[in-house]
Amino acid sequence: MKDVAARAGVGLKTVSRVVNGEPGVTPETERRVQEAIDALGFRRNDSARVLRKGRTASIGLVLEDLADPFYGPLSRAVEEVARAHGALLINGSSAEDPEREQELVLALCARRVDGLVVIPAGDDHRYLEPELKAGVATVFVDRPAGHVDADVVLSDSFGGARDGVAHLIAHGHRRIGFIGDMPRIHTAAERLRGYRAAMEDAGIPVRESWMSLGVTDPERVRRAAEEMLTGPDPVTAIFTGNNRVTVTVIRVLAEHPHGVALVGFDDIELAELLRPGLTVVAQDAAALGRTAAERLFGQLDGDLLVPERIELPTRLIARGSGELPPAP
Amino acid sequence: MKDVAARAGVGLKTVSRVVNGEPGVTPETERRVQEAIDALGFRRNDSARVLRKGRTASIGLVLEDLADPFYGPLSRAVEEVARAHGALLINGSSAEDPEREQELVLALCARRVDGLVVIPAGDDHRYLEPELKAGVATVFVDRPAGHVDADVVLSDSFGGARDGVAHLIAHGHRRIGFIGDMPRIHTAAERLRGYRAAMEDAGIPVRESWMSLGVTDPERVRRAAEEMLTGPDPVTAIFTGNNRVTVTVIRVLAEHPHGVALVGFDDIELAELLRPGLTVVAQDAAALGRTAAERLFGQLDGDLLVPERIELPTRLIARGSGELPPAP
DNA sequence: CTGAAAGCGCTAACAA
DNA sequence: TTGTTAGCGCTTTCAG
Repeated sequence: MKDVAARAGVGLKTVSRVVNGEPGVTPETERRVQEAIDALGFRRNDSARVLRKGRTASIGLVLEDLADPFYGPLSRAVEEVARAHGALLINGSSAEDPEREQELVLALCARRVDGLVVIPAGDDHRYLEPELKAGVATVFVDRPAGHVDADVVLSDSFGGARDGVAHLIAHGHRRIGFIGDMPRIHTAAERLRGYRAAMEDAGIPVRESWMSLGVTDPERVRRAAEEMLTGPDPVTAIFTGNNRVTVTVIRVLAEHPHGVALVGFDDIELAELLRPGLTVVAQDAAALGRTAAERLFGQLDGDLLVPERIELPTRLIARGSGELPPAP
Repeated sequence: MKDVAARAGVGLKTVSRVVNGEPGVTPETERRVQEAIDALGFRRNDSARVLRKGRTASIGLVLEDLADPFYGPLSRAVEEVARAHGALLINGSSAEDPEREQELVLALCARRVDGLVVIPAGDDHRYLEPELKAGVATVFVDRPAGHVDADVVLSDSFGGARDGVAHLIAHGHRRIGFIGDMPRIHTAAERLRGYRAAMEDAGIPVRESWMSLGVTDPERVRRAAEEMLTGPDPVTAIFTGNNRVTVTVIRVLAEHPHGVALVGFDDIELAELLRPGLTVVAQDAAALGRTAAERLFGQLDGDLLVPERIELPTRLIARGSGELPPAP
């Protein structure tokens, strides 16, 4: 910038004015400055600008895994809102590791992002307190924060799971299995609670062997499904707790001789073309991201100062697999 | 930091040393400084650090759409490599709009990212020349850059498409349709070229009505597929140019009475459970991202100074839809 | 309308 | 081992 000023034969501030489109510069002067800018290939250094102005016009998004088809659309939705507010998006995957989550969040804070959208991996976010006090806008999505008072945007995991399981019960099932993610994950616990509630509402006692929570890698899920299908009191239907689990269970059921009913949490592309079509409890990942990001910028604009908990509804989509009658 | 120094009763530089884990500080002093840091909830301002050091330890990734299942894994792979090098990832979606791509890239440069991974939307990247000269490491992925000399990492679109179409020909098809993305997109053009090459190798003259290039929104693709299937000289097989097109064509074929063969570029989750299973030419999105990111950090480390063009192989996976015989 | 000077928070270079 | 000084590139303030 100094070089530009020298070359154009003007003061530093004048260049700054031109670069930022501020008023108060003669067209003639502006032309000279612009010429120097082009000649020198100058581009403003935003780091310096940030240092001076305080705001970085960037927000951070910490999620579990960018490669998961659930988070892609969520991330894109956050990005679109950020873009509308002139901000860039920095994102990182926690890989469901609380330490890595904290590391990422703090790295983002060190860069002075204006705000943070976090899908928590851990369940204690007191490490964020200094940042919150320092004014970093923060919204938690998909799962609530632990031990801090902040905005949260969730899907109705409990209600969704309850409806899904009730749907299976309505189609005659009584021996229904539940396979979900690790119990420390809020959504997994809530969905299990929904399962229990639906069973209880129908007066069906639940067997321990019908429930399986744990990591969602294919081997574990496959084993869990097979045990439910072949053990004593074999299930005639399965409710799966998220898209990763659902995909694996679909594969297991494809190899299984009897028509086992299935309802999955989260929608899956091409679900309608499977045989049978996959019945799901769908949540709107994009809406989750959009809502969270809008709250975030609300905070930044000075409105929305009281932390709120927003719960988005889920939608049951019947496509066949959830309407299969119990096998004899 | 000044405050911390004051509170700990030490000089500024000593605090800097503690914060950065530099040697040359008495344990006792370090303890006092650490105490002050905790008490004040201090955290280093990386913007200032960047301003001083020149490097931001962040890289930018510009892609088409983070919500596309092809780009999620690619993005995650770039992130992992960045993480291994202690860098954060800023990413943005160009929505296949060259202007938006440029806008994003320049915004990233203004923030002085150390490097850039770009999946080009436009075909002229001369706007990047000043940045390249200024030392911003850059790697293009999935499509080559226009009019600038830089690293490129690609899949073998031409060879993959040629193999896929040859596969259909080997199964007896002669009237084969091609539906792809806009012709200005390099991968789309290359895949069309592969299609033509396979047809020519087999001595099959190609009809104009068998080829359709354009936006990949479902309506356009659906119309294109239906025209090929019902027009004069109806096709008995279709080759689709990317995952978005494939998904729509699968839906169209599901409604179609005759068994039309299909081979798609890009793999799709659960493709093996469709009826028939989907035959694809798979490319490895994660490998694409990983390779690109590794080249990027190679540039930053001072090796790998000569721009190179790396082409990754594709793999044909036969699952049924591509082995269907021509309908009578 | 324009410019000089101060300073954002940090680190490099040097001095004590 | 520790502290002082200068300055990264920009914006703010205030004077011309």
